[in-house]
Amino acid sequence: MNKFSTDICSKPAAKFKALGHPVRFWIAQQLMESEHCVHEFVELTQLDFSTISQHLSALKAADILSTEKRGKEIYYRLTCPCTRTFISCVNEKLEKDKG
Amino acid sequence: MNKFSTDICSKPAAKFKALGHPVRFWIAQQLMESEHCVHEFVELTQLDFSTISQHLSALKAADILSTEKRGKEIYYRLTCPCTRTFISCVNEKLEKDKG
DNA sequence: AACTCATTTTGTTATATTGCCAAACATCAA
DNA sequence: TTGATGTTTGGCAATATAACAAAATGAGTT
Repeated sequence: MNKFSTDICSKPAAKFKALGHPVRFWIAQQLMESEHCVHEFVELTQLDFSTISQHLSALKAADILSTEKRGKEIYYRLTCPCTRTFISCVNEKLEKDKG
Repeated sequence: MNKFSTDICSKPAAKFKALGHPVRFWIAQQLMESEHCVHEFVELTQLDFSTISQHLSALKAADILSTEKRGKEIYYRLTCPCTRTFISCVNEKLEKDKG
């Protein structure tokens, strides 16, 4: 057991925090299958462009997402496969507990 | 792509949110190795007993932790192995990005 | 250069949450 | 009953938050 240190634990915790909001979780989940761009998220959430953009920024700041510009659009994707794995597991468990 | 629904996404997001605090992340991390009980966390964080207890409750409510009572003490452990896997991955990535 | 399109940033507001402690309460064992 | 181990409640101040609107950015096009 290590002594607790805010310095050390803040960064990793921030990654979880980033995914700890319904909209941001949903975004990450959509990106499990394939990359998408901002306006797609806007359509499916009915939220403001700027709101979605901020959620995406939060996820990017936490290094959950990466971006690539192609043509006029910016495509978002998951940075690390382990995110997908964990999301899958969380979903499976919730599904199991339901029934 | 599915339409966003707060109902559906709130529960899984709550799991992430639970781990989105430095102290709670640290607790989960300590439990990767082996189970522990409350007073151990109190010692190493210098936080109040009740504060730690509340953090533990939050993690338990999110089904991140399970408990078992043995003798006078209550032992906490990670509920699901996938949590350990994901934490490991997060830590490794942060370690890599540092250097 | 001017014009669009896609997205980001800024400003703001209101709301909700949060983390923490202290004190009271609960449980169990000896 | 006493002591040890946790939990719950009450309260508060601080912080964070999400969201929108509007302005700004940047890249590609004409």
